[in-house]
Amino acid sequence: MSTQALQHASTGRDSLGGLKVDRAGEILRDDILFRRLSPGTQLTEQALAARLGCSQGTVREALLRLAEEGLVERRSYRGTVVTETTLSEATALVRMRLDIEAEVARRLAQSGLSDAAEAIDTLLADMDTAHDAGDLSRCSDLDRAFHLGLCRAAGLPLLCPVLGRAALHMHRFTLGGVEVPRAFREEAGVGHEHRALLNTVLGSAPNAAARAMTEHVATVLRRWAPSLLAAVGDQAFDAAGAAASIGGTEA
Amino acid sequence: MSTQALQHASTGRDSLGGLKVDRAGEILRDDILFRRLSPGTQLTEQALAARLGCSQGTVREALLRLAEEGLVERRSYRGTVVTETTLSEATALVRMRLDIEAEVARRLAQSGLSDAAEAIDTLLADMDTAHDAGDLSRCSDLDRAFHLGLCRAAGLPLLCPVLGRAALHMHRFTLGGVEVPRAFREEAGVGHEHRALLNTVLGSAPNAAARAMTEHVATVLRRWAPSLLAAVGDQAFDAAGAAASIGGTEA
DNA sequence: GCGATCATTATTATCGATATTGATTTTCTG
DNA sequence: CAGAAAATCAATATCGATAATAATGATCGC
Repeated sequence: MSTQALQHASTGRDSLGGLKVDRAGEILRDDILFRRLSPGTQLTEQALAARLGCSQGTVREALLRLAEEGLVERRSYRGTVVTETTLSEATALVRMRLDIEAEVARRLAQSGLSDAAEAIDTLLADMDTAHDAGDLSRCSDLDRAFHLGLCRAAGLPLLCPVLGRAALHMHRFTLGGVEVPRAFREEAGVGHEHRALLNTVLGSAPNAAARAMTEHVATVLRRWAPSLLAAVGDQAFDAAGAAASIGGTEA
Repeated sequence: MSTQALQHASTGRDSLGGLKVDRAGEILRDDILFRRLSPGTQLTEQALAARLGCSQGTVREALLRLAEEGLVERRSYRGTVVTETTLSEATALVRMRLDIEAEVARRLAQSGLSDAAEAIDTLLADMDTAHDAGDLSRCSDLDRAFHLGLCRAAGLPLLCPVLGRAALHMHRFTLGGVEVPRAFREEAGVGHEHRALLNTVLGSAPNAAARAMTEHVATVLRRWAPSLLAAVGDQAFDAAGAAASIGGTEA
């Protein structure tokens, strides 16, 4: 587990807003994603508070959020445990993600980024920085933020929570897995790759954009978690690339 | 707004587990669903604490949860406001719900309720009780619990958060609306209606089951929020009833 | 010896007080 | 009088201590 303590606000690496509870949540989320805390581990609020250098209540709030994300399970008066991940759950989430991302791509192909362009650019720049610094954890954060940003820009804010959850658990599977050597993993998922994806999506017809997006997901999985890619199955990618299925037509 | 205070645990109407934070959350959720707290209302933790008879921290946790559900928006250091609802958002959520519920029905038609049958029965019985007692709020809770239970029983636990959110906001629209006189509303959504639905779903072929389910949603909307039904559009119901679109094949 | 009942323990859940923050208003200074 | 700096204010965010809870182990009557 990471052993850093929470400085008092303002100096935390990310979350420049500097709420202790956010920073605590990030550290714990990271520990779970990278399997420094493995499924089944018992967490006690007091112990975490001591480790993170904050009070029990702050830890508590962070755990509450992690529970909503599905990374831990809280049992009243009896502690918190890190949830298990199963291949079949991850598979289902990836399929859901494909459906959503395909629809996002289709919409972006038609209406463009509009006023989200600048924010997305910033994200991509940060991604380059994080990659240069070898900060895989931050790359993961930014990757999720990127895809969520696209989803919002595509006028599907209501799907963001779903997409976020899917992406989070997919990262949990890929980052925590042991299928791919660490050094190689650090080469992946960088800014320029996402920039290329974005250009393709914005410059193609809707269905071509959808295919580019699903191909992006496939590429990532092929590189980081081949077994998950196999479990998802090719036909899920094809289906998602083919026709609209989600939520109709409005913003 | 409801003015009840939190007794100390154990005596709360529902949530027999009796955590104050749960009870506080229920009261606030109810106030928002029934529009006793209208969109845009500013909430302050201290004031709510005084009203609910608990401490600021407890209110805080409850608000945190409501924020995850999308009923309020929290702004760091600057208070919490009740979110706005728009017809277009509700429309999108209903469409999403139709897709999910149709898939749930299809699966239940094939594999049955398995071991969830007993729990579902209990829910339906509670629904009758609540209806006889004229407790519309509890009927709403139980209705959501029923549909979530089916979703889980159908082997789609990962869609539960999505479905829950969709159902919640749909209830917000119907319960808070003024399209239908109160007395009439209280006649709706009762246990025997859900029992009939369940029997039809379990005793039909997959696609017929899906149509029965979407028709159920349509009926509810027709009765409680005709304008929302119109905004969703018939073709969304037909499409959801037609072919599987969600998440593939696994549990 | 044996089951029921009562302490013990580990942990969460709640509280009341204090620190921090962002916005607003006031005060100073040129 | 305008504009910056300082004081104030209304809120959240955090803390440390205490109460409530569920599980476990000890005790007692028989």
